[in-house]
Amino acid sequence: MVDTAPPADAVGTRYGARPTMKDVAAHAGVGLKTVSRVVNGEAGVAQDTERRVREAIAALGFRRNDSARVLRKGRTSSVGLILEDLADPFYAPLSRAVEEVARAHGALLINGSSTEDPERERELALALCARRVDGLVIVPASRDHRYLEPEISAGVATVFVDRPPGRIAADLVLSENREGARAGVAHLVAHGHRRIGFVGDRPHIHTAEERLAGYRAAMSDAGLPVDEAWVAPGATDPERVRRDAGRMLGGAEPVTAIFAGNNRVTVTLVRLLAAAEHRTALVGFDDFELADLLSPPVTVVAQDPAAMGRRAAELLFARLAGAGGPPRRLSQPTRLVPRGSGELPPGG
Amino acid sequence: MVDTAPPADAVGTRYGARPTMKDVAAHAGVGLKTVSRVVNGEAGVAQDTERRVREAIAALGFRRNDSARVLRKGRTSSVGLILEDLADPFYAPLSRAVEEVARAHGALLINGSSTEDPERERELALALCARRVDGLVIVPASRDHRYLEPEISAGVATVFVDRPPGRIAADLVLSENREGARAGVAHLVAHGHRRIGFVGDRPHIHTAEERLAGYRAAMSDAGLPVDEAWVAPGATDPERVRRDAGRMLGGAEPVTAIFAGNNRVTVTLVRLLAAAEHRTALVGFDDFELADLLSPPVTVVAQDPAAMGRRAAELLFARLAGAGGPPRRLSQPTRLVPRGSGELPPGG
DNA sequence: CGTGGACTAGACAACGTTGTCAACTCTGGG
DNA sequence: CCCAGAGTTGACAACGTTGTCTAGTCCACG
Repeated sequence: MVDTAPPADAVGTRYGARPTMKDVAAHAGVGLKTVSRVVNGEAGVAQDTERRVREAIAALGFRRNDSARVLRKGRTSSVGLILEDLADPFYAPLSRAVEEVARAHGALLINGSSTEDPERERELALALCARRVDGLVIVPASRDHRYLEPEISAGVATVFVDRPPGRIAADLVLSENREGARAGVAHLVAHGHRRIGFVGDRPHIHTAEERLAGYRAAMSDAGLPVDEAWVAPGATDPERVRRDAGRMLGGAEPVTAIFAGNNRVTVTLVRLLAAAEHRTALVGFDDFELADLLSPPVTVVAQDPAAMGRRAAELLFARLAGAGGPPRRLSQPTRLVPRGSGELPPGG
Repeated sequence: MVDTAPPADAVGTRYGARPTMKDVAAHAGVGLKTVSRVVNGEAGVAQDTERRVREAIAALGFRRNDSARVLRKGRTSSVGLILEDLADPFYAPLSRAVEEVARAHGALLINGSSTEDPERERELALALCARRVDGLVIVPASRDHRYLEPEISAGVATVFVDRPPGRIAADLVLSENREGARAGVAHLVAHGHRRIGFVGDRPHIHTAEERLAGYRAAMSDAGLPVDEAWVAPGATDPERVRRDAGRMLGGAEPVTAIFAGNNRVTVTLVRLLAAAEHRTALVGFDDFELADLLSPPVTVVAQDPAAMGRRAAELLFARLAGAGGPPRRLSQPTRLVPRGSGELPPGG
């Protein structure tokens, strides 16, 4: 069979050798700049010349080397995204939204996961800057972003999402964490609960701190005391959540409802409560797939990660397009989604 | 407040101007090449000289321009990943695994979502090649990858995952789709089902085709006839799944069990069956979070997307390290996870 | 037939880095 | 006092592209 044989022409395409514009020019019998013009669709090339150049390009399998182009032009048409974990169901849509906006602006997206490690965030950010990304979208793991100062003043547009930057001023897109948590806890109060627990993320994380503040605000709004035994601002690993929640649910005056500070905590609590004797009310921060199919369906305070990613990316490209002015701070509302678990009465 | 003022030193760091090695050299009073040596940790620089260079680097906020470096060296230390949708819970861990392997090899990951559009896959792949990524990991949307021939022969290592490439030979990592589906359907047969439906993805997708073949094989193994009314190799959009499954479940001889061809179909069926009168057995291809918390908990044939990503990336870096030989084809086993829905008896 | 303008084309420098190579400064041994 | 050799250092070209500038060709018009 003839057509399964390797292509026999291979005019100058030895393995590993990439044809350059110079090669194309030689093959087509024209000057280097003419090839450049054809490749970039610039005007001023005669039809016949253009045809010859295109044939040479096809024959050699030429593809423009964007590294050289970038070096010459100064812009890479790529942006970087650094977040905690690309595989986290909360961040995946955010990443996807940034990608879509980038694509609409003709840019590629390079992303990296910081795994909540400040040093890794820094390494990634600087590596991306060395690649000369035009801009950065960052979900911070670090508490100090002064390392970005030279980059920002060199013109790298930078937008922070989900958590504020540390020790520098920059554009920012946040969820209304405090208000969301407050509404979620108020919802439990409205359904008759007076002893409400809070299980959240490590307190040095901004969102966790805000949500805890929202919890306290709602309790205070309702004139309810907070027993510190009801508050577990610990880690989110399942073991610890089980232990902390178990403590709240035992004892003489157990909580009748729990507010979960993020989706991982919520899921762990769903498992725990499903196995428990009493029906404890539950409201979780963050929506998650299938929440409506659990029994009882889980009431949540939903964020909109795709909208956050989209707005952050739009802010970024606005800056790249030359938008000036002081750092902007956008706030993305949350939405209470009652599904059942948050409407259980006390003493179920 | 003094410390909110912009940094006043700005030695040569005008906004938008990036210091180069030349600037650092001038600032430190040394030659250009000496700066290069320090930046790259090469030997042969006197301690005192090195100190002066490092001070200049810090003072100017210099960061090496990797575009220029790439142009000179030919390798970018970055790899590309193209998949259908980064936010899909099946692909997110795959992407994450590729990232981890890339990181271990000092490479950055650039990813793009093809959204199942062949033309977009092609655009993305070529854009990545123009950036001169060292290698590509691709979950194909296209059926014809001959467009990659010049790239591959120019030395871009290429590995396909989840689905085979079209019309070219290349390294490949697949799940055992056929065997997995066969085992899942056999599991239903072993629990007494004789009329089993299949709802799967569009048949031009390789995995969908294989899973359907596995379904037919299992039925044939058991000596069971397949009524074509039980087979719905349609789209995966919820409307169509509901319609097709509804048809199988109505009529004179309704199916007593359904095998779902992927996670999106499974979730739609869970919703449908939860609202139905009879309890229909269900086994789904692909695991998903919270499957164990539904009622009944969902029995699945689990793939291991992280392992697939890891193995694909390892194959890629092995090629980049010089591994020769013909294209390799790796197979990743699936695992049947009985949880309840697949063990329901017929006629529930 | 001369001239101006439109159109086409290519020579050349520059982008910021790294590899090559030559040159310089010491040191110590003969 | 000379020289070999080690230890430093920098000049220069090259990577592949694009911006600038000059020059040639052709046609219409006076």
